[in-house]
Amino acid sequence: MPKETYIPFLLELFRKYGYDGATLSKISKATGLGKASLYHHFPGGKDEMVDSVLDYLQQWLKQYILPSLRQKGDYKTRLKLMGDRLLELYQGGEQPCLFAILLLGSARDLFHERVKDLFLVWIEEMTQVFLETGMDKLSAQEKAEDVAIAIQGSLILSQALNSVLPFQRVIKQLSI
Amino acid sequence: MPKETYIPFLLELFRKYGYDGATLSKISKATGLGKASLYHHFPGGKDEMVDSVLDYLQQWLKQYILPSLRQKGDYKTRLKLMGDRLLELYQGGEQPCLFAILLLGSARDLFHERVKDLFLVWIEEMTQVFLETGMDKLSAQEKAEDVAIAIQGSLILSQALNSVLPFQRVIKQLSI
DNA sequence: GTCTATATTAAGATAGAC
DNA sequence: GTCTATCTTAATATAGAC
Repeated sequence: MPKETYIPFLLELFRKYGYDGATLSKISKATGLGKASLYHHFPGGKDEMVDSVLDYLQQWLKQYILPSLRQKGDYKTRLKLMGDRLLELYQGGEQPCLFAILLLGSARDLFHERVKDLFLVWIEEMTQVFLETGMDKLSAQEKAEDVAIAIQGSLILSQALNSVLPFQRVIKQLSI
Repeated sequence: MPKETYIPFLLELFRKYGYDGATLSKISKATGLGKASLYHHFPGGKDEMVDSVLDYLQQWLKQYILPSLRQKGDYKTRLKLMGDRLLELYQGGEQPCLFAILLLGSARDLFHERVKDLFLVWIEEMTQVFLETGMDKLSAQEKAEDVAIAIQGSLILSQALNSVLPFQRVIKQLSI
């Protein structure tokens, strides 16, 4: 099977166990591939697996998240569309954010630059949305950061409380 | 030396590397203790080390964070006092939150219950503050959760962007 | 309370057949 | 593209002397 087949499994495992916790044994069991086969698809080992998952998420961002912010309509409508996409991505708040996992884990240094860039692209796009409402540049950027903060924070709180309510409330309030 | 001596080192290491990444070798080097000595102080190994750090943070919460919310003054004054404490705890936004690290790492199941309780106590205390402004119960609780969300989210964003500005801005806005 | 030395296990990774 | 078998390293953990 082509290696793209295994990306969703890898995403699930890294989300569930983190970089260190997602061992090759777990990955082998989850994908049904032996360790040697995993190295055939990902010669760079786990690092390359994470990189491939980040490729996938980057693609997701460009294909689903950013376009939702470029739709016709006022800014609340567009944020609502983005919220719908984020509800999918995080399965309603059940799943944590892989970016946060990588930022807070032992492999931080390996992936920090990529994660930072993904945040910057996302925030820049939201900044444009707020700029079009007539805000000045700084306010628009802070507003965009506030959205990112609320989403990341609510995902953490949803994990902490074992409840999707914090995340879902934040998503709802995007369009209020 | 009594084992309390080593708690700050452990906190620093778990924050920096996460549960898996903070290996006994690193802990040994950072504390200056041999591995066997670490097991003398913490017979339960790393799990007990984390538990001891959580004891320390729970103590910190009860001794510094919660009392700041019970001071005289309006709610903004009290939130500002809490913000000052959080600036210390997270070193102005340089340091990530150990609770988030544990929630997103491989040892999630081991420590989830304790972390959840700490969040609940903190949020409950903030809810009381907002209740005293005349809010209804639900609004006060959501306001309290929003503060927790903003703090957690801004710590993530500060890590992502390698800038303390998101965290510091959130702390400032507590009293606005 | 700290050490040296060691046991045990599991991790990441590779060789080479099919 | 997948496998079995194996290598190497590093992790957690313990025994027993000082």
